[in-house]
Amino acid sequence: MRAEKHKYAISKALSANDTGETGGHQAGILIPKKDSILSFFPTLTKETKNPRSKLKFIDCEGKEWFFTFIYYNNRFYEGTRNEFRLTGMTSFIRKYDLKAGDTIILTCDDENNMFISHERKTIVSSPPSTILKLGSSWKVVKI
DNA sequence: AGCCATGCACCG
DNA sequence: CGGTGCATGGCT
Repeated sequence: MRAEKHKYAISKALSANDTGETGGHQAGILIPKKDSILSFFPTLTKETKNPRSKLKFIDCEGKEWFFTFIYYNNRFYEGTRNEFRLTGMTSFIRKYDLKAGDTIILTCDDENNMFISHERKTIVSSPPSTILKLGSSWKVVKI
């Protein structure tokens, strides 16, 4: 007895590398080690090396997208990697022509269904003396 | 901690 | 062969 259904969503401002604009062919976004953010995704432990989990997201059009939630944890094995990533978004990003700065919103409902939506970057006043520093661009939205 | 970059493997 | 995805390393 526990686990009330808590729906919530998280949003992430896409980075240049996330969209592949920087030349990287990863097409995956990085998930910070925020407990609030990680709780949205299935728990991947360092029990195994580079555990992955295929997740299904549904967009506004009702189309299904399968992304791969991977935990690169070779730091505990032979490498130095220790980060979560959500890859396999090439088709999605390409279809909606998402660019760096755009925001994607990941929503989770009671049935454990996950939805994904995007939001075009809003041209806020760009401070000339301030470079748009990304990082920790994730946002938790409680519903 | 996060983002960028790259080599290799696999598939169409 | 080209595109896509995986995996890893490096830089900021």
